[in-house]
Amino acid sequence: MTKQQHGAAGSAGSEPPRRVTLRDVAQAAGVSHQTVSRAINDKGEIDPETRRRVLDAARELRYRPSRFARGLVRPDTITVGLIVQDVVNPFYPELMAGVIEAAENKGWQVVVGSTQNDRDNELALVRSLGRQVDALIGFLDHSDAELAPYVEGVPLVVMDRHQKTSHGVVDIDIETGVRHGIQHLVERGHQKIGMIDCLREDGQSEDGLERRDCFLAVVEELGLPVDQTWIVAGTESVAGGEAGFAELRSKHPDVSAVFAYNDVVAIGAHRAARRLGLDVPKDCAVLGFDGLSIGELLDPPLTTVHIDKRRMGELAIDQVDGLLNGTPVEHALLPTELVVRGST
Amino acid sequence: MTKQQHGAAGSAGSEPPRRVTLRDVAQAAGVSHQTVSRAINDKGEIDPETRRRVLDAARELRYRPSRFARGLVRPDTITVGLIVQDVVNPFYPELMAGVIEAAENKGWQVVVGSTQNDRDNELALVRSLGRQVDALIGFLDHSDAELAPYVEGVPLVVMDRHQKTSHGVVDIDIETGVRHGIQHLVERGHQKIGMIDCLREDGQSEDGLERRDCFLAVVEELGLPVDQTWIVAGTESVAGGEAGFAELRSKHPDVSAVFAYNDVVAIGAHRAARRLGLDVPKDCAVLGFDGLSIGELLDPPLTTVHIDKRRMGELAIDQVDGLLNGTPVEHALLPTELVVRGST
DNA sequence: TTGTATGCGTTATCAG
DNA sequence: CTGATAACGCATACAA
Repeated sequence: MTKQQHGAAGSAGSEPPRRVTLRDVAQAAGVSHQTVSRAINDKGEIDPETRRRVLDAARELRYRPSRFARGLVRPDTITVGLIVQDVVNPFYPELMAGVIEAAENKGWQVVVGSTQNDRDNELALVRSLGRQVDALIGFLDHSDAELAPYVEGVPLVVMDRHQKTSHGVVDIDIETGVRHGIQHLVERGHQKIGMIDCLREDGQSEDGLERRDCFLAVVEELGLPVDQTWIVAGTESVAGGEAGFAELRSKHPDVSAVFAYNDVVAIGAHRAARRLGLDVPKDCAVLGFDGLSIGELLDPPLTTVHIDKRRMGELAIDQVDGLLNGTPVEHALLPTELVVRGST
Repeated sequence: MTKQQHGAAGSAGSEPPRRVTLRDVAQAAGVSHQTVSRAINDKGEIDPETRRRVLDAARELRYRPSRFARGLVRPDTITVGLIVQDVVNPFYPELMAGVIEAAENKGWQVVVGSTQNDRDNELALVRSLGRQVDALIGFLDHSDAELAPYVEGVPLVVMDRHQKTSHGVVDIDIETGVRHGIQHLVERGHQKIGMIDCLREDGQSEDGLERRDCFLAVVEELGLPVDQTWIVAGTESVAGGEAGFAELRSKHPDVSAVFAYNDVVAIGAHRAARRLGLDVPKDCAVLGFDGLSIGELLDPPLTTVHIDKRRMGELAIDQVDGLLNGTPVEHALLPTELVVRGST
């Protein structure tokens, strides 16, 4: 048994293939490790000839600088974690684009995690991701209190969170959005408006700022007949929207407009309506929320309360920036805008 | 001017707020930094009382372990970079989901970068991201040779790359997909088939494996009248598809079916057709490529050559795994499947 | 149970 | 132009 494979590519040894370091390159090139550092980092003070020799040796040995060692000495690269519920939910890509772009502009990096709508997964992610980044941005389903043990001091920005929180916040002005949406329906002559809501696993809607609560508040505010205002709830998906619409319509055939929890659900409602042979919007209007661009693909295209998701991502990065610099940042509140297309 | 703010939160000092380290916590708790390490990492050998005291001090000082120092000592957390052209392009989210999920299953992390379809940006990203990760997965527009100076030895997996390459590869079996698609059109009685292609900034389609080349090859193979086979090209977008369809249709009003570069473009063609008052598929059939789920939203829904993008992401992680472990991995080839919906 | 010493791979400082 | 030497913050034997 040989004492040491002497660094060769010998795959026989049970030794974990130790990392190639500056010193290895130095030895190979017959210089000090410091000189190698100079060559690698393109510092001026070095003989071109030496430089070339070192670089050759480095390539030969397949040397790669350790990001850890580098980060330790020069902690400049900032990494922020982004936790979403489901990358495939069309709400998120645009938001991610905003986050990523804003981050890249600052020279930051973004690592993305997905909870898959699994609450336990969410907690695990907050902890594990949080340990590997300088700050966290998250669409989180847990309360501050529940989150606390997992946060471990990471600067955190919670998205779309209406409850009081000690973290950074980018909130959405849902209330105004809903008001404009419902007002619009009323102006179109609708009085009997139903809502297709989405179930939360733990329905702890403490404050009145969720879509559903806003809806009820606005309905009352506008003096609509509350006894003719119905709410059903399903999963947050196209299928959920379809089921919700069917349920609503079967219980209350005279409903003339539905407000959906969001565009994905609205798309389901839209399809269900068409499938039942209804004319949208004449027989039943459909109003969405989020302003997804895929809403335009429907026929008729979906009227919706639009959110600038890209902007939302930028604001999140702003919040992170504030948290990281100790600059006190106010919670951001994102406005909404009614986009009337064809479905109402 | 005070000499030193003595570490307090005083924001007046010009000193860069030095990081809180283990030793700071140790001092505050009156123990050695080693004991702090034990407490933080939940090692057994420690007095519960001491532990609590240390943890309190840590929280008090807002101590956060340095991921760099940790990574240096125990390099276990693997991070892979994922470079896409544009997060908002609906092709990518599903793929990202695959990559992220597969990565999370291994306890790996994924940092996402977006080139915004900018070739320079791509090169910059390959370099900067590459330096911060253990491996790179990328939808890249540059050739191996162009990439070489920027790769700097990072294990790289190129996606949807048909040319020979020294890197890991996840390729798509476009040829078979196109054949099945066109065959299907022929079976439906179409003879005059146009294609809406997409421009590449540098049109160096060296081999015959791009969609366009496959299309031409298949057309010839099936003995279709080549002089009645037309190709137009536009941008890779819905608008590009609309423009492409209009151009194609105006030049050759008798085209009875169009094959689009991908679903996004197909959606544009679909809309343009409807807008021109054409019946899809009777007056003109539309065939897409990619199998995006939003194709189902169209009316009639889009027939398309489907790619399992999630699977594609998993395969990419497999390739990375191989590269990282030195296991020689074969290039992966992803099959395609014709999904006939309503538009043909 | 706790403290001391050492090394991880790099960059920065300061001699030579 | 180049080479020692000292951090950076943490974890891990080893000694107490």
